[in-house]
Amino acid sequence: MKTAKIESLLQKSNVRPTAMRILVYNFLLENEAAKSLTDLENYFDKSDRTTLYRTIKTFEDKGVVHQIDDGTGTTKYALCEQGCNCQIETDLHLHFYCNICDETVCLTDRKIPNINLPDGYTAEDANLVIKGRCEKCPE
Amino acid sequence: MKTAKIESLLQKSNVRPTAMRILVYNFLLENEAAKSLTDLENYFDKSDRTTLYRTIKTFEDKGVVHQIDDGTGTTKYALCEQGCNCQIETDLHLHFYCNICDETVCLTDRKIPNINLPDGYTAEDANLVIKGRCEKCPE
DNA sequence: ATAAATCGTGCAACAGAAGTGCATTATTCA
DNA sequence: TGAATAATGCACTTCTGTTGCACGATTTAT
Repeated sequence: MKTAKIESLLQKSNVRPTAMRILVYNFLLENEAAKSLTDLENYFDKSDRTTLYRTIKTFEDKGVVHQIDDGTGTTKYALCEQGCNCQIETDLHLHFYCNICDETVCLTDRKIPNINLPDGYTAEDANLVIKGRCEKCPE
Repeated sequence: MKTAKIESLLQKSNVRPTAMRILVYNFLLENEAAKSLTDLENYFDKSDRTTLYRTIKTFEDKGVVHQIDDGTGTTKYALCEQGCNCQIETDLHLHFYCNICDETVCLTDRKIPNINLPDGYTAEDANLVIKGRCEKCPE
């Protein structure tokens, strides 16, 4: 994607498009799998950890990326779909973690099914992670 | 529950019932909510962190407790039901995290629904956490 | 019953991820 | 241009999880 395009996308989300932010956005865009802060740190080894940390925090606050807790212990991030509203419960898609290649992907078209909770319980949010073998890791 | 009863339960799981282990088991038994290592550490402030860590690891290896990743970033543990086999996919129940009281409970009778994955994906494990308001935290 | 082997416990130290404070640099706006 | 605001980089801290090693307790074999 062209830099100018990313710039305007960031601006639309009220994120000032600095050089670093455009690079990070592009990195997330080019990778199907969700990336952790450490992944970013390793890739952008010239940049500071804190900058990357705050970049991703800003993205998250402004709805550019969403957090993924895939059970590995390290939080990962993936770009939100255009028009996605990750806060809305009905938009909650599930995530798939591959035990073989250690990558996590969004299955944006698979929503978390409705769960019938016991009396007195109210659902506000949900997180579903399926672990197994992904399409890229044949047996 | 009587100490003798806990002793025999531990022995049945091939865990030698030391004083510490019986205390930890009892603590988990008396608390409906799942507990973290830090919770144990705070409660048993005379005991060492490592001992508690290894106690819970032993329990986990022997199928006495199961791990819960509730998305808070800290792993919690809860006693397995009698006869529960947490490894078996069909036995996977869901967990509920209360945003108000910050406690996590097993909803053992609610199983994770079957998910239809895209072609090429194989499920081996799953984790579903619902977040919201629990029965003890009325509005 | 005693010695050898094994297991449990406690201390110290480490690793990785996440987060904060502060100074410096860059950018925007009046 | 200059003041205000935002972004970046460095150092440091905290929290959770984990390992190595030594000592003490318990079990097992003789």
